[in-house]
Order: sequence, then C-alpha cells, then structure tokens
Amino acid sequence: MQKSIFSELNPNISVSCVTLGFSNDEIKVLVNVANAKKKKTASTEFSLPESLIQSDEALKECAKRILSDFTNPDKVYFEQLYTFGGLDRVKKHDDEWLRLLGLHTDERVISVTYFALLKPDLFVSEQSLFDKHTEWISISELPHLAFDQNKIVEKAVSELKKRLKFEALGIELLPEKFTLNKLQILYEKILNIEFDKRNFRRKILNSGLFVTTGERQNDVTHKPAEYYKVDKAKYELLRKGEFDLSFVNF
Amino acid sequence: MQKSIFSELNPNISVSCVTLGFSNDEIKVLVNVANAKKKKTASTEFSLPESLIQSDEALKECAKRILSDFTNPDKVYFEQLYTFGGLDRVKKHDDEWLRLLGLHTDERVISVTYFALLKPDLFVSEQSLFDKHTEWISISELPHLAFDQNKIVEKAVSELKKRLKFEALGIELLPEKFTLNKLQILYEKILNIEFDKRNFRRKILNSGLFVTTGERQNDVTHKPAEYYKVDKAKYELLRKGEFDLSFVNF
DNA sequence: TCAAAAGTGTTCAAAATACACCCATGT
DNA sequence: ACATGGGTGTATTTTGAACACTTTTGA
Repeated sequence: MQKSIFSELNPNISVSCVTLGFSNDEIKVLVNVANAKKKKTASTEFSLPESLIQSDEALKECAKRILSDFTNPDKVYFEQLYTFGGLDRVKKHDDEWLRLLGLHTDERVISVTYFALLKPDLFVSEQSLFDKHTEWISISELPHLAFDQNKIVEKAVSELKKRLKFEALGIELLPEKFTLNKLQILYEKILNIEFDKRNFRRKILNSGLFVTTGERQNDVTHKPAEYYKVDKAKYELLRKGEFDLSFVNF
Repeated sequence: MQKSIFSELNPNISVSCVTLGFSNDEIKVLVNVANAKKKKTASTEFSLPESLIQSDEALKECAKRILSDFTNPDKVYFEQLYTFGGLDRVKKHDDEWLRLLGLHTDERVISVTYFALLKPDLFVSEQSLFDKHTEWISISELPHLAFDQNKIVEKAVSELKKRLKFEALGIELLPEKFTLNKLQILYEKILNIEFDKRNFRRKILNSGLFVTTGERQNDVTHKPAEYYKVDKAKYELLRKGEFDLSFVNF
C-alpha cells in the first residue's frame, strides 16, 4: 500500500476477504503469510487479506481493491458476509499485524467481511502468490489465523454450504467446462458427505442447470469423460430466484 | 438521546433495526413516524429505528440499545442482517433525518443493520408506541421509508423466509402457546403461499419440533383448538445445526 | 339449530435410495 | 491384457399432494 492511500484511510472500518478456491480436489482459502520467506514455524502468522477503508470508498470497492491483489475482481463472484464489531477484537490483535495495518490498539475497528469464490482460471500463479506472501491453504488443515479470522472463514464455508443446495453456488469454483465427476467431488467436499454416482448424475442432469459441451477429455488413461457446462440463462434465473432447484434435494 | 451520548458517537457508523412482529394475522414491521402527532400525509416520514454507534460500544450492544426503546432486548431474538456502505447512501438522505441523527451530508456513513423478531408478549403497548412516535405497519402495505430502508426491510423479510424452512425461525414471532392454525397462518404469510390443513398438520407434527400443552382454547364460538408449544430442547439443537428439519419440506 | 373453526385418512404420483456391471482409453 | 475412472437402469421405499366429512362449541 502506498502512503497516499494510507493518508485517507478511515481508522475505524476495515474490510477482510475470505477467498475460496477448489484445486486438487480440496476447498482452499487464500491467506497472507507474514514470514513467507522464512521457513514456517509454530509462530508463522497467517491472516486474511484485509485493508482499512478509504474515506471516499464504498465497502464493495474496498473489497474489490483487496481482491485485485491476486485476481481480476470484475470476474470474481463475491459478496458481503458479516460485520464484526465487538470491542474485544482489537485487544486480541497481534501487534505486528496492527502495525502492518496502521492501527492503534486504542481504536475500535469494525471489520466488514466479504467472501469470494475463484474459478481456477482466475488464480494468479503460485510464483506470483509467493512474491505477495500469499498462499492457498486447504480448509481441512487451516492453521490459526490472526484475530478472530478463523471464525470468519468458518462462516464463509458454512455460507457456501447453505447456498449450494438452492443456488448451486459451488459452480463458481469450477472452470467453464468440467466433468460430472469433478462436480460431484466439489459437492462432496463442500457438504462433507458422499454421494452415489448414479443418483448424483441423475439429479444433476434432471435439474436442467447443466448441459453437455459435446467435448471429452483426452490424454487420460481411462474412458474419457464428457465435459459439461452451466446453462447460463437458467443459472441467471436461479440467482434471481425465478428458477427453482428445490426439486433437487442433496 | 442525551447530549452526553451524542458527544461520544462515531459519525461514520450507524446501526438500524428491522423489528418484525405478527399480529392480526399479518407480518408487521416497527417504524418511527416523524410527524406522528399530525395526521399522516403523503409526506409523512417513516424510518427504521437507528442510531450512530458510541465509540466504546459493540455493534450488538448498539442494536440492543435501539431495541430497548420498545422492548426487552434480552428476551428478543435478533441478529445481524447486512451492512450498507455505498457512497450514495448519504446523498439520498432526507435532511430532516440527517439533523435528527446528528449527521453531516459530507460524512460517509456505513449502516450495520439488525433484524429482530418480537413475540407478541414483548410488544410494548400501542399507547407507549404512540408516545415514542413508533408504529407497527404491515409489510404488505409498507410506505416509502427514509434512505434505502425499504431494501433493508425486504432483506429482513427474505431472510426470515429463507430460514423458516430449516430453522423454523417463524416461531420467534409466536407466543409460548399457539394453535396449529396460527402456526399455519404464520407460515402462509411469511412464505406467501397456502397450505392444505391436513398436510400441514401432519408435517408439523412429524417434525417432532412441536408438542401439545394439553390446554385448549375456551370462550371460542367453535370447537376449541389445542394449544401447542415448541420442544425447547429440539429447537436448541436445531439452531445449533445438530437436529435436522430437512425432511419437512414446505 | 346454526355458524365457525377443529380435527382427521386414504389414494396417487413423484422423488429418494440402494445397488453392480460393462465401457473406452493409455500403457 | 490390465488398470483406471466413465457411464448406465431397476426395484423399493419414502415423501408430497390432492381431496371431504364429522366434531365441538357458543350464541
């Protein structure tokens, strides 16, 4: 962050982003690592990307600014999650982070959190992440994060879970084209349950939300799977509440 | 509000409350009326109860302080809804309201909104509400509210709708004892659909969440209905996610 | 005896679940 | 030829939806 931005920051309001992704069949979250260039120790400090808000900046713009560090915020699904505003938050803060953020322990800070879902093609490269001290960490092995951020991540994951059923939100984590098997694994990882392959496929296809691309895998050492994509028109209707997925019960 | 409180207010953060109730078989919302003592005109100003936050006050405490004007905040169900933080909000503000709140049009304000569900026995009297310039208004005939508050009310109602199915949240709007018919009307008004009486009763009773009190209506000019109540233990589990209502599909 | 709401069961259609084998590909 | 994941159908059970009459009370 440049000094010129710092000078306009509102010291009472910050925005944090929980960014979720799906790679190697795992749901992952993007975190900053304080001492990424040293080797990780018990005291390695992980934290969510965040920033104080600028005086003339809408909350949503602030979230975009944070996301723009590692993706194209205009192509990413994100929305507001929750606002944390207890008085005890600041006292729990790690001094190093406070300094990084330009905060004083005697100021009350409310944190507006956003959650973002990244399709794999919007990932920045691992090298670029490394340069930024940023890493993908699987939510099943999440370390302790700064402040009360573990709660925030939990909330984001539980929101994703809730909205998978009626809004099929999980597809925001998949590339444009995907096999039904990847989709099933995604659902299984988010919901933490396993599905029967035949029943899963039937329900998915009956929903009418997915259509085949006609393309198939190649260079795989087994029967190549067909690639599917989302029916964009139906997905739009679904997000607007004008299309009902409720007959598909996972 | 006293001056001593004003002096500690943070001018950038406000809290608003959407308070919902159920009376005369209608879902209602509690609003402040600017000129309650004059007769209502097209220019009558309605708005949600709100306040700037005090510098040393948690968001939740601020919501409680607002609610305490017309109910006992310790006995009321309430939770955070959404945070509005666009830059255009202030410019839309009505000057009179700005003055009441002690705001300046050139300050950015983010509004953290809460929604509260009041059981009928926690209502303050109509007279007391009148003295406070506060009224219950049916959500089906909601007038224009100040700022962007109509959106906030819509969001609260849609949250209630979403969570009726899996968390049975609607019962926070009912008294301790209620007939299954009242429960059905409540569900119908929230979801805006009608149910078959027999199917509704079967599903409700199969859910295991409701138990009979053994008491019946008296002084009614028809067959007296049985009073039911919530099985508190199961309701607790439900709220914690450890009890599943998903087999009851409304 | 009338009006008004309470309470109660069955039938039919749709959806969920459980379950096992053959297929296409690269090596 | 084999290892790997892809792809398919049926039978059973469970759940949802539609539907109409009798009961109890106060006036």
